[in-house]
Amino acid sequence: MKTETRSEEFELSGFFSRSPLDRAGNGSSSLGFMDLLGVQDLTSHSLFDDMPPPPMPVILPPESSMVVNLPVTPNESSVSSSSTEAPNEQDLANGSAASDVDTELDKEKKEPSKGWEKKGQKRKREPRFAFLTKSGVDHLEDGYRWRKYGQKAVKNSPFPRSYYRCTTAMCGVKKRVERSSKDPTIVVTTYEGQHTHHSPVVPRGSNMMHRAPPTAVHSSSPTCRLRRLILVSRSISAKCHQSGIGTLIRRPAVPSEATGCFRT
DNA sequence: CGAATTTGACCAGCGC
DNA sequence: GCGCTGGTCAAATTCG
Repeated sequence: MKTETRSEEFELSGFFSRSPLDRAGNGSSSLGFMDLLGVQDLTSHSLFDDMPPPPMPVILPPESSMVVNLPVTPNESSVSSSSTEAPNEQDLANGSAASDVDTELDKEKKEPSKGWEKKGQKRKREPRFAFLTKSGVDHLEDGYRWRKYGQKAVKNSPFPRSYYRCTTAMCGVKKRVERSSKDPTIVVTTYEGQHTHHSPVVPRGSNMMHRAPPTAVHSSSPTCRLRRLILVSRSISAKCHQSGIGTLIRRPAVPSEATGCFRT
């Protein structure tokens, strides 16, 4: 039930913007994930300005991608400490949500966890963000180095889910990678946590040295960026939820396809 | 040879 | 209490 609820969220949010490159019908160039998410050319864009750690795959010819925040469902909150539960709209309005996030992040800094509290205590879960990418490869190169620590079969899906951890010391960021059972071309990458290092490392054997580091990464502290993104994305999600529609985010590159929502 | 991946076992939470 | 599931661990294996 937990899984079904979550995957349903993905389906509701499942819209894919078309990258300029894709619109041009060229899939051979190494257009990065950041390009797809609009981070590089959207440094002045309010929504993507504060994107969490920069996913920027360069391997594939990704056709499209989008980011959604994972709403904290009742199931989610049941396994999270109360301080990590999603704030309501009222909280967002009076700013208490920000302090909650701040508190949680500060706590994480003081006691970097393995994601689980000691025996007998509830597990602690950090805010998560899911990136939907239409891609031919499962593990999208995002500039960070990841170590795979597990793989599980996914219920109701022929595709396994892979678990990765950032290999940088003291950085407890994790991500899950799985394919949509309904559309195998869609890769769902869920990031959990916040990188404690600013500069993405260069993957071995890659030619990413020529890539300029994402502006957003260096523009403010990770904590600040995460908090702002949470507020923005949650607000959008909540508003769309209120009206019974899924979240839709499109790049503003094409004026006629500006940000909006779609009915599910 | 060190690092990364694979994979089965294990644990905790949840529903019944 | 039991079974199911998600998530993690760690030994074995593979890779560069």
